[in-house]
Amino acid sequence: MELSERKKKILRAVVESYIQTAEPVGSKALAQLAGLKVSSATIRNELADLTELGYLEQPHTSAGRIPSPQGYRLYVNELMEEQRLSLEETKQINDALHLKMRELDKVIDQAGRMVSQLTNYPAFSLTEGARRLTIKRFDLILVDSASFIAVVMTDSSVVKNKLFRLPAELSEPQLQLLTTLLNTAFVGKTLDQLTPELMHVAEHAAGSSYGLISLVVSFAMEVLDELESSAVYTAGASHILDHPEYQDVGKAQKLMSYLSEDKALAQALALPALQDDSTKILIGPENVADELKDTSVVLASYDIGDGMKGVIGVVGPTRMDYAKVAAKLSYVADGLSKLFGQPELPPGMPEKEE
Amino acid sequence: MELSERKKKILRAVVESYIQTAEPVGSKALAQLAGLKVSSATIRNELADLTELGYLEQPHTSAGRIPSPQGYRLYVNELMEEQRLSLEETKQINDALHLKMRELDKVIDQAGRMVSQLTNYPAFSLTEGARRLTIKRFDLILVDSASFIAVVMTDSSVVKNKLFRLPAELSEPQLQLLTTLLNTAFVGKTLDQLTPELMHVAEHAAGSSYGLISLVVSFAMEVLDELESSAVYTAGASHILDHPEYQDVGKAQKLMSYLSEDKALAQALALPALQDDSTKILIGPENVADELKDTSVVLASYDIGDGMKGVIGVVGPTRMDYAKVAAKLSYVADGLSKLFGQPELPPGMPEKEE
DNA sequence: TTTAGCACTCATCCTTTCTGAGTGCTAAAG
DNA sequence: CTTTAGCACTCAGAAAGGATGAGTGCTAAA
Repeated sequence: MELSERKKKILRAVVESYIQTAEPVGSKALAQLAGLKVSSATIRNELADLTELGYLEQPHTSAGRIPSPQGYRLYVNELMEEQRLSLEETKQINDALHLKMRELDKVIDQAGRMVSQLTNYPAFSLTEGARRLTIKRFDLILVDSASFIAVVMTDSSVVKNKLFRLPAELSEPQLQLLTTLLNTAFVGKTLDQLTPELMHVAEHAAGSSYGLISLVVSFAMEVLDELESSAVYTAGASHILDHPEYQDVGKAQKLMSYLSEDKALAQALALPALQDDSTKILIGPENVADELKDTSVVLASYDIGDGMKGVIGVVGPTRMDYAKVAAKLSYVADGLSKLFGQPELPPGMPEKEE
Repeated sequence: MELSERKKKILRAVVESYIQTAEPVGSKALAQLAGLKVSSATIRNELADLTELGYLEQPHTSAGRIPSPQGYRLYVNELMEEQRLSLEETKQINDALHLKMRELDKVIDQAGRMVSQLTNYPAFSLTEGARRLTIKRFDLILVDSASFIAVVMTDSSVVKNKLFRLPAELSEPQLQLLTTLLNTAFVGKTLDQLTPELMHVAEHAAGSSYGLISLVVSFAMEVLDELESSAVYTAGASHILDHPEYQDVGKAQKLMSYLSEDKALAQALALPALQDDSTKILIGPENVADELKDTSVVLASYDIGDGMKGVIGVVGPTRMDYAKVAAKLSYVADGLSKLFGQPELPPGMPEKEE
C-alpha cells in the first residue's frame, strides 16, 4: 500500500528532525515543523498509523516517535533529497586527493581519513585483493660491486623495488646474465606457479651467483602476495564518541573493536558494495554482521584500474545524515576512480585546473 | 629527606594495588597486603605522613589513598622492579616484527599496533624527519616505447620508483641521454638546491624530450620531501575505553582527538625521547602538552640506521603498569633497532633461527 | 612507638517523589 | 468521514531524602 502524501511528509519531517536533534519527535513540534496546516491531534492520528505500519517507533509510551529501520529505508529510497556539495567542500576533497605521491595504499588511506573528517563518522577504505597477478619483467641495477637494486613490474603495472647488499663481489656481466635468466624463467607465472622446483632449475643455470635468484624471486613473491591480499584502512574511529547514541562506553567500545578487526570488516562490507557501482546504504538490521545490527553503513565503490575495485565507506548510528554522507562519499569515490584512471601527465604540460 | 624503608614499602604497596584495582587503597587492606607486621593504625599514621609529603592523595576525606604524580615518580625511579618478559611474549614480538616486507613505514606502523595490542593502551610510533637528504643516483628503465620506470636512490640508500606513461615515442638512446643528464645535474643536491633554474638548464640540454626532466625531478623531489617529513602512526586508540578513568566519554574523546593530531603528538613526544636512548617515562603533569597533563607516556627510541632515529610510545592514565609497559616497549624498540641495523641476508643463506 | 577504640565524614546506592512531555481516546465541530 | 479541542493517563528522568559502610583522624592506654 502506498502511503498518502501527507503521511510521507510527516515521516520525512520525523526523520529529518530526529537526524538533527537525536530526540524523539512529538506531534506538537511536527505541527509547526512539517509545514502542514493541521493540528497536533491530526498529526497524532497519522503518527499512530505510521507506527502501526512499522515506519516509526516509540522508545516508551509517553515519548515522541523515532524512525524505525524500515522508516529510514523509505526515507532513503523515496523521500531523501539529493544533497549538493558546496564549492568549498568539493575543493577541499579535490585538494586532499591530489596531494602527494600517487601510491595506491597511501591514497586509499588518505581518502578514508578525509571522508571521516568530512562526515564526522568513522570511515574505512579497502581494496579488493587482486586476482592472480604475475611478474611482467625484472630489472637489476648495479649500484656498486657489493649491492644492486631489483625492480619488478607486475602485469597490473605496479612497480616495486628493493635494494640488496651482498658480501661477495658482483660484476655487470653477472648481473646481465641474472636478469636474462629471471626474465626467461619467472615472467608470466602466478604466485603458486613460482615453485621451489622452478627456482632450483634456474639456480642451477645461474652458476656461481645462484643464491641471488632465490633472493630476487622471493622478493617478487612478496610483492605479488602483498598486492593480492586486500588491505583495509580505518580512520576516525573516535568520531563515534561524538554521537549521543554512543554515550554508553560499552556500546562504543564494542563497535570500535569491531572496526579494528580488518578482516571482519572487509568481509561484511566489501561484498555488498562490489556488486554494482552505485552508492549503497545498509540500515541497521540490513547489515549481515551482528555487531552492526544497530548501525548504518554507507558504501561507495571505485575503480583502481585494471578491472580492480575498492570500497570506501562510513559507519554510524542508524540516525545518520544519509543525504550528506552519501553525497560526499560518492563524490570521493568518483574522484578516486578518476585519479586512478587518469594516466601520467604528458611531458611539458604542467598541471592545470580543469 | 630520604623516606624510611617502611614508608617506601607502604608507598610501593599503594601504587601496585592501585595500578591493579583502580580503587583507592585503605589502611586495613595495606596491613595485610604490604607484608608488614603492624596494625592498620600504624599504617594510617604512615599514610598521613606520605600524604603530607605529597606522595599520596585522597580523593575525599573518607576514602583510601591513591598515588600522586610525585608518588608514581618515586615508584618509577626507585621502587619499581624490572619486569622480565615471558618467552611467549618475546616470541610474539619477534614474529610480528620479522613479518613481511621490510618497508620502513609499514614496519613502524606495525610495531605501534603490536605494542598497543600488547599493553592494552593506545600506542604511537614515529620517525624523526631525516635531515637534508640528496639523490645519489637516477636510473631510467625503458618498458616499451611509451613508458619507462624511473628509479631514484637517496644517499640514505632508500630506493623509490615510479612508472611514467607518455603520449610520445621514446627510444633507448634518448633515455640513456636523459639518465646521464639527470645523474650529472641533480645528484648530490638537497631538496632546496633543486631549483627551477637548475631544471631549466638541464631541460635545455635535453633537447626534444625536455619535459621528462622536470617530470622525473619532481618525482625525486617528492621522494625527498616524503623522506624528510616525519611520519606519525597511532594505533589502538580505542583501548583507552578499557580503563575506568575514561568511563567519562568527554574525557576519552578529548584524549582521542588529541592522539589523532599527528603533529601535536610528534612535537610533544619526540623531543623528550630523542634526547638519549633509555626508556623515558613522563608522568601526568610532567608532560608539556596540556591535553596530557593527567596522562602518562612511556617512550623508547630506536635507530633506523644512517644516524636516524624513531620513537615508539604508549599513552595511558597515570595509573599505568609502568613496569610492564616499559619492559615491553624497550624490548620492541631494541628489536626495531636490530632489524634496521641488520644488513640484507647474504645469498645462498636461507633464513635461519638464531 | 605502637595499638585499640571511637566518633566523624562523605561518596555511593536505593528509594521516593515530582515534573512534564507526549500520548490515546472521546466527543463535538466542520 | 475528517479534523480538532479537551482531558485523563503514562512513564522516563530529575531532584531529594535516607541509609550504608569504608575509611579516616584523634585520643588514650600499652
